[in-house]
Amino acid sequence: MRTDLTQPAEDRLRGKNQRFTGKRAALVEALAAAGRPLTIPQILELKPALAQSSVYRNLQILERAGVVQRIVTTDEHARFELADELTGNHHHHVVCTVCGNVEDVPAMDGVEASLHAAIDQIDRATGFTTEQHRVDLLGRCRNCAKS
Amino acid sequence: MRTDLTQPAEDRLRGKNQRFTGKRAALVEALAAAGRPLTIPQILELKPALAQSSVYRNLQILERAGVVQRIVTTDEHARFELADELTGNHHHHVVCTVCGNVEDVPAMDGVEASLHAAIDQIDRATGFTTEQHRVDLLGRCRNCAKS
DNA sequence: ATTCGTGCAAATAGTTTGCAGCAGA
DNA sequence: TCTGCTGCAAACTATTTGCACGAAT
Repeated sequence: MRTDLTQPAEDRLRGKNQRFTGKRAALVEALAAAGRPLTIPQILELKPALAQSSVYRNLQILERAGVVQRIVTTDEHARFELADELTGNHHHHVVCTVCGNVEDVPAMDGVEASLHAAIDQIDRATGFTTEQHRVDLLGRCRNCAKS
Repeated sequence: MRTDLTQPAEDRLRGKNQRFTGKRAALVEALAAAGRPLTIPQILELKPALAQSSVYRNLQILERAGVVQRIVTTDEHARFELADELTGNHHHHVVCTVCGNVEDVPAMDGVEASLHAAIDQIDRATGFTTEQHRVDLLGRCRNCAKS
């Protein structure tokens, strides 16, 4: 489970004529260690050596290189995680509407299968070309359980 | 199909001790007519009589009253649509990653069924309480088809 | 009369960007 | 050496808010 993502990340950056610097490696490392989407404040807390503006800039570059994925939930900050395509780990999200935290949940076969069937049908009917999907569960996490 | 949503919207506002003013009715009307999530600039274009700050404020109030739902996709503006619960029309979204447009697609039975099964399992395993889910298809709309 | 809604303009907050210096190839 | 990365501070932009006035109950 502990595959090293450094090399594929570096390859993708080089493919876009970008350097794989220490700061960028630190971002990949932080996201890999977290195992869930992080906001920029969370990243800065984990890696205080990083400058905020560079984090924004590097995450944008990493996103364009296909290394990370930006996700938006409902609260103020965007969140970032390693791209499914990089980790080979397709998953969905569980979003707490109270504290804002986001956790990964593995994609479940039944859902994926019926979703792909539905996508085929929708694409055929509408002329849309689906490239990606996202499934989010919204509710309350254990800590924020209904009062 | 053309049920009047004015009355239920008004009831919900009154339930929260809010008034159902002309401006608020105009918002509900615009969203009902659109049949898809709109950004605030889009709303202002449709209803030029509305002041931007009041639109922001009223959509917030309508959201808290359960009349509208705010959705965030990837691009800069949030989008608003009538709440599923109000229209009785559970649906998902198709999001064009090029032009940003969002369209509704009816929820499909197969997907809903397998999703509910998965949600039960996840909630039981994690202690999370799912209250709502969203499914988005990301890709290119007919107009923005791959170059 | 009193409470609440509205519009304007100013404030806020997340994110982006210009620029000068530093580092990797 | 040359191109691109970094940090700082300033700019930008979606959204929120204070305030004075007008409308609904």
